[in-house]
Amino acid sequence: MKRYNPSEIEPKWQKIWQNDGRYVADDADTDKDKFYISPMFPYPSGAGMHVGHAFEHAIVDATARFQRAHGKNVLNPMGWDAFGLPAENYAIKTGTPPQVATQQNIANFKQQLARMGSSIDWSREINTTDPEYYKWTQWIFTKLFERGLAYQKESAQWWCPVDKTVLANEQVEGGKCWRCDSVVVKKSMKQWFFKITEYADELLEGLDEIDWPEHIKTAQRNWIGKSMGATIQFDVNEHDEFITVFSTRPDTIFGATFLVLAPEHPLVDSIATKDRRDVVKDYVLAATRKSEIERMSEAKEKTGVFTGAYAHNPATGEPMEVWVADYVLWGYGTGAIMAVPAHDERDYEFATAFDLPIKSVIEKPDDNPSSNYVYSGEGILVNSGAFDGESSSDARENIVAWLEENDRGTQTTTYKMRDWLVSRQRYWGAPIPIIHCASHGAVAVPEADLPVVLPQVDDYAPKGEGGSVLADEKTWVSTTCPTCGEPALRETDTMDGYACSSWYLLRYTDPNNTEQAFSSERVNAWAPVDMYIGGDHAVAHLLYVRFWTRALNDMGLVDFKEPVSRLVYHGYVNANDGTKMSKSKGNVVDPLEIIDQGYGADALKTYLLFMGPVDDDSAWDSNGVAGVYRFLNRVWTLTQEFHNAIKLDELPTDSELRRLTHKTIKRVTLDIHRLSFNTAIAALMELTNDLYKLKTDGFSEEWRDTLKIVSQLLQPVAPHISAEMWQQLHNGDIGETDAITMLDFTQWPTWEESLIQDEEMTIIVQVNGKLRAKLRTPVATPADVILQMAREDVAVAKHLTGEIKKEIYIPGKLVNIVC
RNA sequence: GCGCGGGUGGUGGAAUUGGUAGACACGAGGGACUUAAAAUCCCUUGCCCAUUAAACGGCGUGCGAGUUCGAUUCUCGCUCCGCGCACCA
Repeated sequence: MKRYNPSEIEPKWQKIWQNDGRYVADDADTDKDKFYISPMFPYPSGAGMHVGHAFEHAIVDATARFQRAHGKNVLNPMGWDAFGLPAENYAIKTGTPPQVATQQNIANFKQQLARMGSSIDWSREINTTDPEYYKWTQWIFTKLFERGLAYQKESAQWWCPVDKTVLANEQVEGGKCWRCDSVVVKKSMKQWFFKITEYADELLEGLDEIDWPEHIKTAQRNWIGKSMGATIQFDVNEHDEFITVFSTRPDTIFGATFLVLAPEHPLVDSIATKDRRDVVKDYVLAATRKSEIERMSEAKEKTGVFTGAYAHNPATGEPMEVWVADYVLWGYGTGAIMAVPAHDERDYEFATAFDLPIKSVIEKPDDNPSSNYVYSGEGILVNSGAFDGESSSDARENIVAWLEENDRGTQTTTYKMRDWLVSRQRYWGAPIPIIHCASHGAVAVPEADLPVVLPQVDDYAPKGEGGSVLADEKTWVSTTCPTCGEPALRETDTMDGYACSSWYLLRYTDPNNTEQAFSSERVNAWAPVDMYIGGDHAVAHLLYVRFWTRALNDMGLVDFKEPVSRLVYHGYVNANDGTKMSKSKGNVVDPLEIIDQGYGADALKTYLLFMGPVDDDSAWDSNGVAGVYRFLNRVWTLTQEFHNAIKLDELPTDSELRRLTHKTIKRVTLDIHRLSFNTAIAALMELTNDLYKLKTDGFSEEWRDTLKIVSQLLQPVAPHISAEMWQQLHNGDIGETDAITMLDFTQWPTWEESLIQDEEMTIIVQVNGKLRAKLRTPVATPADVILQMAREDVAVAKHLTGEIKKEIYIPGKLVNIVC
């Protein structure tokens, strides 16, 4: 009897999969429905794949194989998000050019993936650092530039002093750099931006149309942060100036008792009275010198100073002190607020700290249990002149209308989202395709001159003063203006790596096109992605890719607005103790190690999918791999026993065998369909356990069908053992290639509902909702007979203490007797 | 603080629209096979009570209430954990 030996069979099938191009997606095949699936392409780090990658690929591969077996034309591509800091920092340390290290890392990843037995279409491999790829990233940049969606602006931005580059808001996590965890600072520089804010509303509305996890949608909604409200003008007394504030609660304007400006607000300087000028200056200086992180951590302590200036409330006509305080942020709204201490927690805190007037204008509803002094909810207006008695929502409209009539304000919408800062002062990225000309300003590099190839340099270390090392490449930098031909200089900043990953899903559909980024025909045929799988980037990448797609749609290059129809967001694979795997703790599990221990790729993938639901975090348990290996071994042994046994024509247990088989087809099919791999695998384990009981009666020919179906059902998660079994079950009459072609593309087994039905049913009998007995009766037993049986059952009768008040019968399932 | 998830045995986790709680697996215990071990196969395994033998016993899905014949599932309140955002006006 042949033993189950993954280290023997797995390389054999992997070789065939790799060599015969069977997983190359057919662009011309329009008979089949397409199914486009992709993982979030990885950064090819020097550390190689870890089990988290393996988990992701197990999900992708199982789904791809499942869909392929359902007759879909499957596109399952792979690529490398290869620009980025680790390779560059490695270059600074060792002198190895990032180009070289990246190639090595990719080769390593590919080797690892091959050993996982993935059904990837390698003919579409993408590498963002390949000039043939970033040529088109640059081309899209120039298109965005033409439309005003890429622009340059001098402004204060997040700067990482360690990585010596600016960062996008999305790359600052809790005031720290997402890459190196150092505290970031604000620095004023001229930078390139993508105008994502122009798409704020569209990006918000588009969320309603896509099948993405709710928490991701919520994260994006919060990030975009749309608020409806009003901008209101307050005249400053004795000045020809007014202060514009933004408020979501114009209904509380009668309760606005003072104004607060952000320290960066330009009016602070001009309106401060002589006697207050020094105090104000000191405060502003101190506030702006404080890092954002300090301002955040000191959040609870309100500080501020009076400017000496007064404004007045347009609604009440009453005077209002104008203060400066750092709890008002310059970056949001207008950088100034009307303070309504009675109905806003922060304003209340500030008012009590500095003894400013508090005036209640919204009546707290009687049923509101909050005992706070501040009531920030909605209610009925009081102390609000003509608006008394109106509800907050009515008053909001009416007060804004009144402000508009009197030129004192307008309805306004604001967003928290800022434009996407894309320039980076680092080497290892796609050069921004812009030429700066003395007479024409920033000019896009014409398509014919693309790509702007990243030059080889000697020293990769960033200089730190606002430019990348490319600035030192004098011959590269000096060029001529595409418009006038005069000497001009190249832009030396590179693009954020997120730019490169914002359109790769589109490039996969036409990856070798040298004339275009992609042909419309191809991209519209394959995209949008039917299933996109990842476990990272809730906002950044997943927002950017939506933004670019919408911009490309507006350019007429793609005819869809959302790039990803369905997003599957998987959990993390944690270490045994539930904590994150990390190099420093030495608890990182290497997938190859598991394979090499003899468990094989099939057991590894099956285990990863068996651990729990795909969207849950899970804890790695090496005993679990052993358990799944044991299961595969049992399936294997069963096949061998069948193969060697003398088959009987027929067995009395055949109908039971058929019933179990069809029941399992149904369960596995529906489970994989809803990505519930863990229960699908459990169903196959149950069937296997049942088969071990049935086999004591011997094997009939009927078993061949069952075992073939088992290998088909197992194929998505454990493709190697399935292929081997499949071939064997054809008595070796077919070759390897035919065997897997059959397995890959043969129609997925279907179940017959009639075969699943048992002749008997189990009726649960409850008394007062408590289980007291189970009845086995023929399926057709009428209700009154069942009720009779239920009442007469010994275990039930014992609990029927009083008069029967009610009897509930759910046909075929349950009886509940109430007494 | 706000938003989003979640709390089920020793562990990971099952449980279509409310209808047998704990599938499947790990771990643990016992047995078979073996000179022995590994591997394999079989049995037991939520807790408590009872036990010479015997379940037709009680409790049980974070806590407390509610709706219902019936709640892990629905409603309300509380609590704890995880994640995201965070002085966003």
